[in-house]
Amino acid sequence: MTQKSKNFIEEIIDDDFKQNRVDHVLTRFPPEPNGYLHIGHAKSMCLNFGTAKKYGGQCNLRYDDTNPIKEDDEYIKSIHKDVTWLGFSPAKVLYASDYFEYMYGKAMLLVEKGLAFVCDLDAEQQREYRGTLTQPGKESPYKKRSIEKNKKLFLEMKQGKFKDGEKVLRAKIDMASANLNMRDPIIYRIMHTSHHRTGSTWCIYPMYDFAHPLGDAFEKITHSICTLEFEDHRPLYDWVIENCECFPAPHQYEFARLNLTRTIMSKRYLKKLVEEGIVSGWDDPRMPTLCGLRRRGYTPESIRDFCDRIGVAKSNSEVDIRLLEHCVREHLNETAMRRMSVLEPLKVTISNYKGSELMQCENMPRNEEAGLRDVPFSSQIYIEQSDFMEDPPGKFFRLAPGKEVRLKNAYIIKCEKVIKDSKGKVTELICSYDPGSKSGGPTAGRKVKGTLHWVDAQTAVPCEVRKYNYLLSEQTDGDFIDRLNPNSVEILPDALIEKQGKDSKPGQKFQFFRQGYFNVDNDSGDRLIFNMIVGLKDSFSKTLER
RNA sequence: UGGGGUGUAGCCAAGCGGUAAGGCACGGGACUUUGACUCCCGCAUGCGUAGGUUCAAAUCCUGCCACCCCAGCCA
Repeated sequence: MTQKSKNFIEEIIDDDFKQNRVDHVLTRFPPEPNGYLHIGHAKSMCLNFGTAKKYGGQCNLRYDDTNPIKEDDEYIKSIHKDVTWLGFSPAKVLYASDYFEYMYGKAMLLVEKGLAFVCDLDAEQQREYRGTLTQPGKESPYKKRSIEKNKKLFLEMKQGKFKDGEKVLRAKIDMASANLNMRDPIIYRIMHTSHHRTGSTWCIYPMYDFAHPLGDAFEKITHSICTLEFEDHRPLYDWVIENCECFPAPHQYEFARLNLTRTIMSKRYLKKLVEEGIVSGWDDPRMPTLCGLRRRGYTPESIRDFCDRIGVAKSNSEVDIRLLEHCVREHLNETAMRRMSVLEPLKVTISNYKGSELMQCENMPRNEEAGLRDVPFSSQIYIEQSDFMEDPPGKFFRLAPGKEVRLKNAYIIKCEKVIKDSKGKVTELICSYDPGSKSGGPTAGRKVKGTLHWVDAQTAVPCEVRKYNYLLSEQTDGDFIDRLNPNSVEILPDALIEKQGKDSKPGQKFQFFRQGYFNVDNDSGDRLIFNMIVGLKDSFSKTLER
């Protein structure tokens, strides 16, 4: 079989080994703890953890907590849980805030080398002095301050002698650079804000562009992989590494972030959905967050497989969400136990059947080791309302007056009579069965056009099914709240599952015939709650449309 | 009209001078105690575009076009 081709990051690493630039691989996954991880982060994790593992190296989990006003412990807990759930083990769990002292020292080194200065310009002035995309910026009048003066002022910044915004520390690079990031970027700002880990120890905090390369250097990261929008920052990354005298130098590589069709991926919007109560929380099953997908029934394996299949490149792209859905279906099809359930019950009485018996059903087709289970059967059963039509179109393979159909793992039945209520709604079917048509029986070989799933009325267990057709959708250009698909949640409180389902444990996966794959969410007494993952393709409805 | 990136099928994506991998989606067929699953078959004379170099170009060169990112004391 042809081996999966290498992505461009792997080719870079191969080359690094070949040229003796590295003798091992150490990467890092650096989320800012200001929100929950989503499927886009999964791609980053698969890349960072996955690449390191391929080369026998390791990957650190580093919380990029350099801006205390946006960050919170709640997020750190959730991130740790999600990373673990996805199946990754960080070599170390670290915090950018652990390096504040180190970073301060490096900043002071820049000051002493005459490569950084304290600037008194306020935010608005900074913007004016920065210039525009087409025009160079102007030098700050404070750029000429002496090294001694800068050392004193930077120390005083640290000591809390100034108010927020009063002063910043800037790198001396080039105000005329075509790359705006190089126009004497701010590397430290004053924030009299309590940090979730360092408390009030610091009132100055490093900017991302300064903190990130130093964090990488401190951890001796070999390959620092980030998303495309940081390409313009790479020259600054390298400038910091060189001028702060960090060896060996880490290097930054960029890849395209994940976009999914019909899916909101912006952390800002996801946060708004949660805060405004439009969804029940970060783990609402409609959310593209990892905890949302988890609740929805996705398996870690399927998400990792998805990330593997979409590849890693530098072109902006939008992956069809159906590929993600394909990945869960494929994994669940291999691992899920088979059960029968009826979402919208229609009672069927088999008039000539007496007593009851146990039907032998496979737990997992194509997996002999999974064995068999016994399913109760009697004269009273339920089938799906949609599996009966009084006046069916030509290609309807299911039950209709006078027609025969096979009950999965049981007998062939024939619809003899239809009972309706006063409004004309079908409430019950009276059927007859063929006693020899059970598996092994004399007429078992008879071919009938349809096979239906069913549950025994006496023993069936009620369950609640939550059906999620779509993630938060992004198909209109109106206000983002309108992008919620109104049909995305369906509660079906009448649903019934065959008795054996009662032994289900949270996290256990099932495939229910024709209805889709389910994951047991929690088990509250007799009432089981399932999350439906992805509906099976129902070509029946397509047939009717033609 | 500055700089940095990217253009291969409906959607991803390999390809690195020798004649367009693979997956998803889609279409057709076989099988089936579900129409699912599984299994077959089909799906770019074409690689943003126009030229050039070459026996040979998606791959090299030149021009043009389109889209994305950058003017936070966010990351």
